Amino acid sequence: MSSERLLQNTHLDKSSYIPLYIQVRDILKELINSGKLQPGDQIPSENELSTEYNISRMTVRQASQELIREGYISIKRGEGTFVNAASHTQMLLKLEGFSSEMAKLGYRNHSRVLNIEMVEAFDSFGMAYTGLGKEPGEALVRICRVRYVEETPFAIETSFLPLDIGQGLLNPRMADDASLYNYIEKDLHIRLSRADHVIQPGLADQEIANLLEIAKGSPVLNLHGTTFSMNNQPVEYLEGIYRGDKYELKVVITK
Amino acid sequence: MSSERLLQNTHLDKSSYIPLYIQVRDILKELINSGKLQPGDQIPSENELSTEYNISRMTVRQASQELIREGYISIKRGEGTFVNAASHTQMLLKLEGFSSEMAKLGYRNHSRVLNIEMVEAFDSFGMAYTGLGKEPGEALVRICRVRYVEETPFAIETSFLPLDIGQGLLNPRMADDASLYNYIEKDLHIRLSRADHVIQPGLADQEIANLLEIAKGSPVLNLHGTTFSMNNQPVEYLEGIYRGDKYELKVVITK
DNA sequence: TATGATAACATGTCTAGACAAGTAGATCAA
DNA sequence: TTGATCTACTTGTCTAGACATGTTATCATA
Repeated sequence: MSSERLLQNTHLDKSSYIPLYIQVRDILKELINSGKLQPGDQIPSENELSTEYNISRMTVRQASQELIREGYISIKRGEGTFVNAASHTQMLLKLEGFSSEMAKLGYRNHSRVLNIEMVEAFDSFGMAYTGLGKEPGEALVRICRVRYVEETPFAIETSFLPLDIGQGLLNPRMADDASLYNYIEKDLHIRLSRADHVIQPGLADQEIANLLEIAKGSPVLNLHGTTFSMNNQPVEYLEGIYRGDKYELKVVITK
Repeated sequence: MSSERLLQNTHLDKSSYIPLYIQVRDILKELINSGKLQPGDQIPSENELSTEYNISRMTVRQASQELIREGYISIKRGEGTFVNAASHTQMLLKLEGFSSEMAKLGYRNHSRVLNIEMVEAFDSFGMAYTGLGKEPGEALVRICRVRYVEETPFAIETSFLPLDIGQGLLNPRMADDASLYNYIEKDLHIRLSRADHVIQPGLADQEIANLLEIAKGSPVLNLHGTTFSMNNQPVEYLEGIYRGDKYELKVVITK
């Protein structure tokens, strides 16, 4: 049982408000991210984990299902559960957000806020009003940012927020390197749950090309869609333009 | 309990080899696809379903989790489970495949096989060899198809198959409108499970532009990646080029 | 008329089992 | 040596509950 060594220094807090299956998921995720579990490695079996942590096997399975959805592991019935090969691919769409994602990969990244303002123009930003379920006449907060990795611009992101969520960012003005998702989750205590995004290929016009430091007419990915909170309230409408040469989109689909 | 009317004529076969949660999932999916459950409608609660079908609530929840993953429903804790708004968006990536997806939307679609042949050229198709886990020297079957919807070309798809899977398509030559996924699942009895795809924006060159009937330099989506069977064997390496003006990619992400 | 408690009902998490079925390795027989 | 069988171990499905917690509507109270 090499799992004993592997799992030492890990433990569950049964009195925590954090569900047990989330704790197990995060322990396994940490073992993978830290390299203690390498791609191809078999992770401890469901029985081993349920015995080790003194929890039900169904709870362990709940953790596994999460990790499958996130692409960390795959299961071979009758054989075991194995760590997937890490992907070099950037996931545009992780709800964890840009900063933590890039940091995990070891890249220094930062942002520049081009513009942050209150807007009240249904005609110009109809998609955002619709996406957030707001009526014409209501005010939104609009944030334009350029994302950099190691001094190279990667993306232009425009976020539209309902006034009650975004007004705290107007004064004082949101810092260049602040994380929007961190602000929403940590400061406002709104837990994010679901993002409903659409992606299309497109071409860079002159303004976009300048900001992203690419040639006019270069391929880009256009993304737009709404992010929802845990209780299904729309929290953000995002429009993103991503450099086609730097970004790719990885999707794992399970039937 | 309007659910009684809704669920009449539905039943589970407890002696079937098809798991109960799959049967429940498919009943609900059918109710949604047939329009008996409209977007925004509340579906019967977990307790109602478990009572109605005389199964455990956990089994009902397993069905719900599937439908959430597939984007059909969303759950509001304490409130209920609701049908999502249908998306007009084409999902590039559904494992069900192109034909059934388009048929569901009511479009007539067909394909044209440009080319189907055995290849043995690691140098030209290195990505495919790697994706399928094959060694140089092994033969693959390569299928080039153009996809049409209502006479408009939408996509060019090149599938690479291991010889044992693809050889049945060489002679007789695969029919223009045959479904590859149907062939693999129904004829070869290989159940597909997971697809690992990468998408990037690109530009159409002259050859692509001609086939897709668009201007050279128009934006396209390039996709490549491997599809795996239920027991994690690579089954297909797919390279697709999709018209940017017709296709968009919809992704629902759940944290 | 407001407000606050409460009840009914929804989903979220978790248990401690059960049996089924797929896989791999050991063992035994031809 | 080869092949079949057995066994131990894995994941898949399912049960019949339990208590926690979020939502809504109702109803009693100030």
